[in-house]
Amino acid sequence: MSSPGSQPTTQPDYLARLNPEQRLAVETLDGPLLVLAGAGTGKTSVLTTRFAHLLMTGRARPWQVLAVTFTNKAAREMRERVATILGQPADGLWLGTFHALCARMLRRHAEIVGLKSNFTILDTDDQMRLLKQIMEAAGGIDSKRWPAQGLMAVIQRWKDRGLTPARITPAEDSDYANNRARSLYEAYQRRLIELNAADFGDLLLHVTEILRTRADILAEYHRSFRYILVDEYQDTNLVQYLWLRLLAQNEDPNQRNICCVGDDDQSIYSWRGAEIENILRFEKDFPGARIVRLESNYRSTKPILAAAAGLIARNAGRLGKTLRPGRKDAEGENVRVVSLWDSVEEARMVGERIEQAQRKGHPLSEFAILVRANAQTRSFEERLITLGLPYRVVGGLKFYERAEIRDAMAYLRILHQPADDLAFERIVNTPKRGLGDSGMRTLHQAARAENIPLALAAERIAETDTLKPKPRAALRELMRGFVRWRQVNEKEGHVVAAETMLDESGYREMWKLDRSPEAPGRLENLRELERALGDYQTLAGFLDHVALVMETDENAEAERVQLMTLHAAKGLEFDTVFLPGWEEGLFPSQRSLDEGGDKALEEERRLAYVGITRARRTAIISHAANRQIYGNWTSSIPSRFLDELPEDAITREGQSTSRANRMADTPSVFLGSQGLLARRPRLTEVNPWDQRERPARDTALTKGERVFHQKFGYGTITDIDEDRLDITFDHSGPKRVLDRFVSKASEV
DNA sequence: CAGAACTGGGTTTTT
DNA sequence: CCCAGTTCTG
Repeated sequence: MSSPGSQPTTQPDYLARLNPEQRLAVETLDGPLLVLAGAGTGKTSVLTTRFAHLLMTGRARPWQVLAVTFTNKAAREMRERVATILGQPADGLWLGTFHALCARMLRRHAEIVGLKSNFTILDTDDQMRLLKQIMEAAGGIDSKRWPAQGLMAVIQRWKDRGLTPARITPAEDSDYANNRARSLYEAYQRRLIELNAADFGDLLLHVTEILRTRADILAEYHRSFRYILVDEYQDTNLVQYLWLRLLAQNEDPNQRNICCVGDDDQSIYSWRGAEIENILRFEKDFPGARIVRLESNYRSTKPILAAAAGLIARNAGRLGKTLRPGRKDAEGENVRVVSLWDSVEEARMVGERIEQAQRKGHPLSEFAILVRANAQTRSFEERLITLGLPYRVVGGLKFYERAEIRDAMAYLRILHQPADDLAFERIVNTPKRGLGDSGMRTLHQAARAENIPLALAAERIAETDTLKPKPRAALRELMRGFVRWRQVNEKEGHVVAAETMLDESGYREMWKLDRSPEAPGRLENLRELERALGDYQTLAGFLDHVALVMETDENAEAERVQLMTLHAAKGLEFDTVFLPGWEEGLFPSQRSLDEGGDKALEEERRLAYVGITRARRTAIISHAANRQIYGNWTSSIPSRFLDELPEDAITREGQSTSRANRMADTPSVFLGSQGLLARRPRLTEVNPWDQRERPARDTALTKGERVFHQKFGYGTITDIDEDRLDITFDHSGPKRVLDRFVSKASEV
């Protein structure tokens, strides 16, 4: 960057780093623009450079740009990179996820929809509990036949489409519970307002409704936002689209500067309400729109790009885009397609290749195993454990989803917003205070009779003799506690208040007294929460962070094999990518096909495309002839996607060598590539190998014996059930493991 | 009010 | 087969 005061005579170097198509995407500033950015074509770079360019050229002041992403990660990256280009912190920007930006807007205008500015953002747990209450109160609904989960899905779909209860005509009612979905939705929304709460969908729904009905407020935002940037446009749902369009339809036609970046070939979230039509329709929605295609791929080798291109070409209704190899060293090995006997072999093959490559010096973090469904990760985990290769499963239970964290959060929420009934219900009897069903019923009745929050009703009841002495005393103690903790919050801040509250409420004590092996970890998590609390100026800021950001990056950069779903892999890249389980029924997923037909098949194909294009140098696709599903061995046929890969970009391999060695004189399952292509289920008859033998141990293990496990370390056997061992590990607590993964401690 | 036995359901999940 | 959520029992 040039020194202050001097005018750069040549182009700034942030532009010089771009190729011509990228520059076009950055420098086309006026009017609607769609940037079709294929995988690995420098999308993020274009987006952030464009942002910086708007500021550097004086087209917009920082607060006049609205930049929207789907993930917090993307938002953070953009913020950091903009700051780097500008050479100063990128503060005060309207840059964030749809949800975060909407939350910010809604806090400004909350009263219009009947909320207060300090409304609570509910997590999915709370939503479900609330909805169950509503359904129970409504009565006459068989919860077996009509689970709350189903209604939640209906409501979410409506919210995804920007439909408030008032906008749903009786004819549009879902057939859920005999056309009662609409009225239940209405009751649910009413209750949310009473609770001064909003669920995720509400953040967009409420704001969109405000923008639709309040021309004055919309005009304010029009004056404010001169440029709009949208990332991952192919993943927007209808309400997000409406929100964007409202904000982009400036009365001044020369101020309709919306730039959407996306890739129709990577649209994989239709089941969450994303509408690929939004991106396909862009030119119609925004007249005069220009389209720029980014087609130079700097990530992958030629064969990988060819395989991906051949596959995705089978989809109809694409905007059309061809990835060109952009790197100078784009030559590379063909994509491997490996056929294996069963899922155990498949895991072994993957493990062996990783081990070999690691010995040649490749870091483990450059290997990813991308699966269709989470359940598939297990066999790979087991294999990696036996090999002693460290791995990371992306997308497990998140920090803020753990019970103790949710409990602590509930305490904090009440501290901040006493009317939060859901939080109150969660902790009123945690730790146990002797308030069971009957006590809660009394509380609810009192609250309903006077139309006041539970916490307030509790305060009053605790001073009367309605309840039995024990629960009454406990409740009084708790309610007086909250009064006290609020004072601490005022005087000494939220960090001290939280600490005091967790101690005095007996919550921390509850886990200290808990003898289960998880308890110490939970206490540790509570301490971690307190630490995180200190990173925020206010309690409100912290609560918003948890509700909207919900992430922890524990050892993300560690030296480990990465295991995750194809969905979770979007936006990432690795040197070597394993794509196991390419079998009919699994991938493409049968369930998906049953529900969505041809459209769903195309989405599965896009998922495959996303998977392949994650690889920089090596992609290894595999399928197994036999797989354990819910405990039984089932035979599978190769995925149709395998037949769709262009032959000259792939190399097929038969069974793994390990099996061939062991079964040297048994006939091959697949008759070369011919057998593969014939796609016949030929494995239904009984076969002699089905009795899979267990590797025998020299001496049997006994109860009470000390053992060693590759991942969990040393421990003591507490119970034995066939090949299952219950072991209490010294460091990781009790676990159930397979006997073949442990050895006697004396043998190590 | 809390553990034990039972039942059913089991893709993907950026916020 | 493995879990979570529900119902049953002391």
